[in-house]
Amino acid sequence: MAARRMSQPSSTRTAILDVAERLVQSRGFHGFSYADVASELQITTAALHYHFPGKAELGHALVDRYAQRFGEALDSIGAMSVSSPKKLRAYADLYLGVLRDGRMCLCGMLAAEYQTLPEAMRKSVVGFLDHNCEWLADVLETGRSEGSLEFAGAAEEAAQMIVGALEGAMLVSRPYADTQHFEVIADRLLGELSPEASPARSR
Amino acid sequence: MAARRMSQPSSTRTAILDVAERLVQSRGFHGFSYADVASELQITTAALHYHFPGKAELGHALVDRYAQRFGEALDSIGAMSVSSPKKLRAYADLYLGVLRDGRMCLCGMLAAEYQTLPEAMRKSVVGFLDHNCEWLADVLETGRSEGSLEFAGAAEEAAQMIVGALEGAMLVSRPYADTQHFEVIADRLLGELSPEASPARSR
DNA sequence: GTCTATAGGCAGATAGAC
DNA sequence: GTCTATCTGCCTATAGAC
Repeated sequence: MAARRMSQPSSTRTAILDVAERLVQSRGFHGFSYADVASELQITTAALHYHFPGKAELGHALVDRYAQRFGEALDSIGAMSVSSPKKLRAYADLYLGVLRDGRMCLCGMLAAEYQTLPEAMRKSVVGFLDHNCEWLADVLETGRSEGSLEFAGAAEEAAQMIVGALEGAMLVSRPYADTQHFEVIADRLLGELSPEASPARSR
Repeated sequence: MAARRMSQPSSTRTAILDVAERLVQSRGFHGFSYADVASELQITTAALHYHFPGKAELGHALVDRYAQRFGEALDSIGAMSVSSPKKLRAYADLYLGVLRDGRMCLCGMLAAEYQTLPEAMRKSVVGFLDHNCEWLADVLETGRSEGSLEFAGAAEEAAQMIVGALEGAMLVSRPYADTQHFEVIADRLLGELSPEASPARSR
């Protein structure tokens, strides 16, 4: 938190990112406008253009900040001295927290809109997915070698499945406005990886 | 096919639906315009409005046709005299076919845009998901009672996971423009349900 | 940094001729 | 059924004052 003095990210800039982030996560990148953000912050769209020259730049800043935050959360979970299954659970809970806010994962949403995204944003979305898979593969591999996790084949492939399944679980849960839908899927998914716990709902 | 004489769906109407469907599946409901469809068919947007009063009506017709087609495909798979695991594989191959076309599942795409969708479309999207889950739950339950499938808990929950995981697999695969990504996930997912086949890639 | 004012474009939609 | 012409509104973006 001491790193806050240099390159002060002006509170307006941060406020813009916060509002825009929520709007993208709930309505999509093409589902919100500068006017939406501006009116919510009670400023004009011209002020927005001062902070972000165009929507593409705003979008890029959005993904990068999100990916960085998510990365920090992963580091934090990785540093915890708990079992690998518990780390997976903490990972799924990151998604759950987003969903409870009525949001989709930012990068999951952008993955849906991928074909219409500015090039810079595309790269960052892929980077986010890759990073998640790498982190998961590492946890999975460690868990397997310790005997706390059980799965067949390459850890990278299992990691891909988890990312896909959790993103998909969020996707199909939102129409039901009901986190239970997501929780059921996450529990099943994680339960299948843990040899000990058959009563998956043990948390 | 004999039912084609009554309520003739004019070839233009069908052509509009075909183009619009592809555009929604690749760009999203808010990622295409009447002008896009019109120019591709070399007609004017006014002609489109003759067939579909507004974008909401076009969208609704789109989902309903898609859901009906998908439903027919499910009926067709259900009527096949093959094992339950093979039916699941055929189900996953429906998704794969869509993905090979560079598309997202129409209703998966619309699930992402759910919050900005006209009410009528929302209902149909949920109906699509529900129908898929019911069909899958039936196949799963049958397979389990026959001993060809193995899974814990309620079939309805396992079905939810499969739908979510497959939709999510499509979602995260598209940025990689690579169906392998999807296939790996689908193979793992289905492999875990089949007690006999550990070499999941056996098709 | 934020404003007013405005440009320029594209969106969905309608009227009325053919 | 399809067209031309047109409307209104919203969108991203810019110029220039404060």
